[in-house]
Amino acid sequence: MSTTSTTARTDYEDPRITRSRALIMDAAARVFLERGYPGTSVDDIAAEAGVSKRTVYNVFEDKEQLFRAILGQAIATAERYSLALGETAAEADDVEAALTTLARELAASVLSGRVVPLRRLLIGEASRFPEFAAEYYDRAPGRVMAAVATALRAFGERGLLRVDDPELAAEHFAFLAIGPSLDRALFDLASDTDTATATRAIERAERGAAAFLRAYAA
Amino acid sequence: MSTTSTTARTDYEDPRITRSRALIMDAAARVFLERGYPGTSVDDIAAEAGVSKRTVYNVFEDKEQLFRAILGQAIATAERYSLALGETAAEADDVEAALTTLARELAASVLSGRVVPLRRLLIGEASRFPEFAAEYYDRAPGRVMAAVATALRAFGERGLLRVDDPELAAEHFAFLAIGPSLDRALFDLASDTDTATATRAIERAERGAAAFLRAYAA
DNA sequence: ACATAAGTAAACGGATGAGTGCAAAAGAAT
DNA sequence: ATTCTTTTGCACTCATCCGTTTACTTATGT
Repeated sequence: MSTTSTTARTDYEDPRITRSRALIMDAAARVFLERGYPGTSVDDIAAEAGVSKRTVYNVFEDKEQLFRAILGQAIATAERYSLALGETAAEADDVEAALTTLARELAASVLSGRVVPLRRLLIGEASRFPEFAAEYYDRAPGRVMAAVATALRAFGERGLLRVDDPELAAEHFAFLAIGPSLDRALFDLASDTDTATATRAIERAERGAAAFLRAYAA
Repeated sequence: MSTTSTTARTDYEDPRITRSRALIMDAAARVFLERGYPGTSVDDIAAEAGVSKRTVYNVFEDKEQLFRAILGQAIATAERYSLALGETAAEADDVEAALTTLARELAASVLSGRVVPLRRLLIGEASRFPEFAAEYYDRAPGRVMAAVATALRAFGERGLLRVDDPELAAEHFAFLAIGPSLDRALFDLASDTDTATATRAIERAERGAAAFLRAYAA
């Protein structure tokens, strides 16, 4: 399994393998996210990566392991983005400004990038790979929700909002801000690259934040 | 294309074909909704329907036409359910009771039945059949949203709520009521048959309606 | 009862896809 | 320069799947 050499250098890898893996994962992410697991052939991936099919099987066990690697990577990336969100919000004094900004950031980060295609893929493949769907939900939206709940609890304790149940309040905030935009985006492929959709989403996020502030005003 | 007989009876169909079509569509709906379009073989459908594969091709042009028929039927059903929702709400005098009931009904109808599996299928196959995803969105959630908006506008005009933008308010209401539950359900197959999930969803719907009432109180 | 239409089972053709084997070419490390 | 590893291209096996054909049986309507 590990590299066999004259001296045991466990952390070494031939740069060609490293390069191949990067090319393949990049291509596989694109193709899988667009066409799903059964809709994508290994030949497709190899062609997209500009690599021979044999090389794909040289780097990855089989198609399923490659798919799992892609999902794991995508989920890890989504988790990193999620953890960065909402960490700084809690210390502000101006609740309205803080939550409006947070709502805008939420909308921008969720409605751009690969979040929506990833959600489409996980949802569509949920029956084949239920573990990944569950893991994603815990580690990406779950983390966002937890961070928002923490911020809202802090505002509540400082008397700036009336928050009985921070977890529920966080859900209300998040879905007021991006629920409609996200739901529509899941069904509308064209929106992925449409910038007008993104600006409309940000506007809706602001108005959602305003509604939240009315509902949770101290 | 039409039935050729001694006399031109255009509306006649052999009862065996009617029966076969019903069996096949029933089976195809089950299998497609669970395994998706490329994940389902015509042999699977024939076996599930208890019918020979040849009969499938006797009733339907090919796999894609069968799939389109299933989606069309499912969307039409969803549309009927959607139209029935929120029609009676607007005339009530007790806004709080009316909206709480509406939220409960929304949660119950969306989180039970085949709505969630249908959404999963349409989202997962959106790249292959974008027209159906768009059509569904207009004709099912879109109709619900329009009905809710109408009801909210009526409440607003009677001074029972403060509603500037009925469409936006309807989105806020709907996503406060069922956004979190629906989003989670898309990723969690087990929830489809879990009754505890449904009761929790109804509770969340009630609390979402309460938040909406705070945000939109007159 | 009899002709017509539909259903069944099984096999088939053609295509595609997953995964392997192999010989030759190209790159990396010493 | 040489040795080891990876990549490549291609052919190949095996399975699956779509859609059709064939030969036969069963149901329907008059």
